[in-house]
Amino acid sequence: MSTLMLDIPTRNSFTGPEILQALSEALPDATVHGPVEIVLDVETTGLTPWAVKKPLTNGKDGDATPRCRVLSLFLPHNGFQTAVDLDQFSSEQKRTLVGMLHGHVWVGHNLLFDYQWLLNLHADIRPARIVDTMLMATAIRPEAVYYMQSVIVQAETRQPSPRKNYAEFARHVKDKMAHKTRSGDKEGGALSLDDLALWLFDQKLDKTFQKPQNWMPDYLSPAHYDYCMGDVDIPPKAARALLKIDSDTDIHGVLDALDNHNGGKAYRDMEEALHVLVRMQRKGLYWSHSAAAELDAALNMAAITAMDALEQIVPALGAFRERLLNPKQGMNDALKTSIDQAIRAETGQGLPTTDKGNPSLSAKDLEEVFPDSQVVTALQGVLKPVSERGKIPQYAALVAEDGRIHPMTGINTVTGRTSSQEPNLQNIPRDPRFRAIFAAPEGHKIIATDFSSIELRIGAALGVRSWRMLRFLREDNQCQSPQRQRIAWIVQKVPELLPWLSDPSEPVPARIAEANPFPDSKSQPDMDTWALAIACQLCVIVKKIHTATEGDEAKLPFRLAYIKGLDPHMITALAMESMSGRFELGGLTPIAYLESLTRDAQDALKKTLKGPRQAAKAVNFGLIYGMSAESLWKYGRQSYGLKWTEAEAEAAKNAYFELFPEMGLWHWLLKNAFSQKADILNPYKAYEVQPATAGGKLYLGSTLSGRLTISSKMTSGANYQDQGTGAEIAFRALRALPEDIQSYLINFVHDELLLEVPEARVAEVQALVEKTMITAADSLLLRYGIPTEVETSMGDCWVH
DNA sequence: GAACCATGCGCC
DNA sequence: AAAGGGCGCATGGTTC
Repeated sequence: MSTLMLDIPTRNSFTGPEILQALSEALPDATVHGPVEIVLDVETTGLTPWAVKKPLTNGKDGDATPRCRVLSLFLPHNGFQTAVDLDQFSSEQKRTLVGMLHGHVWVGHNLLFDYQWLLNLHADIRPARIVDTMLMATAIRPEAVYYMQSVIVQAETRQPSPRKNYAEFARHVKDKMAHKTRSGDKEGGALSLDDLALWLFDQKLDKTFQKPQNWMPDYLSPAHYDYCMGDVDIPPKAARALLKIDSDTDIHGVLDALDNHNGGKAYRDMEEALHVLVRMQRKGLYWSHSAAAELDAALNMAAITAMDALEQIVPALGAFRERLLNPKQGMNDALKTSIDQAIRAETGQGLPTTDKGNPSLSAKDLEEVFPDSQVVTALQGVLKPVSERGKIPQYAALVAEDGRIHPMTGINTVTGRTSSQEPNLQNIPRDPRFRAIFAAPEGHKIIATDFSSIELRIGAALGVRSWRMLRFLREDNQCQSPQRQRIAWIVQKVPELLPWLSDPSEPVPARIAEANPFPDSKSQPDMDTWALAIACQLCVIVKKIHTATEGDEAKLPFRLAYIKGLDPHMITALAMESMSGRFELGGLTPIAYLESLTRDAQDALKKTLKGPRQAAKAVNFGLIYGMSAESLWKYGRQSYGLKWTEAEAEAAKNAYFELFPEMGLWHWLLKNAFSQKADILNPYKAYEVQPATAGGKLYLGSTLSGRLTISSKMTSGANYQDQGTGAEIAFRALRALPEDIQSYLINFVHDELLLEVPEARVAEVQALVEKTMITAADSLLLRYGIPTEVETSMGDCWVH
């Protein structure tokens, strides 16, 4: 950059308050003339307006005060565009500027980010609609990342890609699939604008001034300006491309296409939820310094006591006393070596290893391998309180001047769920002393209402839906549905399958019944054997369902359990216990048995079968997404403290699918009817291509609102449908709350709403929140006969 | 010093 | 060969 450019005014420069007049002419008042399309983007000095992160001392000068430095605007309807340096504006001028955006249609990528900053300059604005290309990619084009993978496979196995930016493109996609995280921005999750530009337009975005420090200096150069204006046309172009509509479609056409898309309902829920989430962030969550200090002292005391005990057992670790007690310090190699030696001396056995072959010191691994080790127990006694204690200052550092914490909660995951940043308030330890730090100010209470085991209920609904889908496949006489075409080869090789499916009360045809449902793939079975095996799996499942329901959908067991208001964990526990011969059901099914008991007797049984019920929880939560028996065994040990054998875990898995055969049907359909061959990256080795010819496969599905889901792993494929539906239900609840109740929201944890409510309104608000949440869930689950329950806890602090 | 990787752990 | 999912964020260690 030459100094000449500094002296000569150019068109490539930021505008100041003088732009207000021209802008008011270019941008009609929405309330008078109706909304127009505004493409917007902000450049800021931090993640949120409440950012208190220390600026990096990299020699760059400038003011690190968290602020919105630049607002870039582009009006496609008349071509007006500019980038505004907000440092030249007074607060009042900023307010005027931002106020002009009110009531229009905002277009951009990840607009929640921009929205929070604009709201900070003018708290009363609200766009008429939000066309967010990040949400659109999630809601209507989930196949995008797999389409990108097919480009890579094509280029690496058949012919080089003609794409100019192929190398950049391939690296992006591979990193994303490897879930690599770079400090700062994440590679996983929803698609970035970079991803979209590379995919849709083979265009590499300029990242020169991406970082917050670039927006701190007094002087912003023409290069800064070019950076701002360079990509301003990408979101509007991408919005049309994602919808596969003409690039010159006007904004009304865009909204129409979006609303009529099969992911349109989910998109609307997300869009409306953004308004609520961004205002929730503004309100923030109150932080009690006294409760924090109390917990800090208690944990410190516990840590010191535990350290004394540890030193008694392993004197050598005394050398690390300071490090072990310091939350700011983790384990270094020297400490790891000493711990290894101590455990080796005690047990004669070395440490377990991590995936990469390094010695593992994770609590779970150590408890798994050395269940009786005193050294391990004493060590964890120190590590746990110290690590918990270390979290306190991390949150405290983010308390803003108003005494509250303002994390950004955005919808930016592949499943359509939210995530929370700076700080993440969705992973606060459940220790009541920790939750107590998040308190209600004088005269208020905190209401926490959550859906009871909503993922399981959605699973039950997905089971019912699968049963209906099977009927549809069976009766698709023209054989035209894509699902039917995908299993046509089975139907052709096993012609007796379809006739039997239409009357499962008959015995399964002998050839199918006698087939091996799980042939050893090492023996390289031929296609006929595979077809017979898969048909056999289906017949076994359908037979179980028919036995349980006698053709009556309302008797599908998972659904029946919820209709009767029974505890699904107890049912699974009873099934497991009875299958192992430890419990006698007197010839009844677990559901019928439990139902035959009075409520009191059910509660008593819950106490008697406390252990099995714990195990059943692991089974219920683990198996809906296709966990293997071996993993279930480990999961049960590690997460529920189960002392069971691998064989028992396998038996539990069998009992589960015996009990809820519709869940097996869901998985069968996903594997066989809703999967298709595809050129992808190996989901277990992201840097390796896996063409369709080498087993590459995609698993398709949809959430209960009709939003398409896709994954290259069957397990994720199941999860996306369930977790994605959960997110949609929660968003519906958020958007349906009356505005005054929305303004009480202080946190959102996937299936839990937290509200800070004036004491006088507590009962009224609780009833309303509960009713709204149930209505939201009913809107997606009642079609499948699944009722919903919510639970509220309330107190002077976050109680849950 | 920044970026990257590996590891570990909190929550739903 | 491996096979519940989804997140954010800390420290330690290495490399550029």
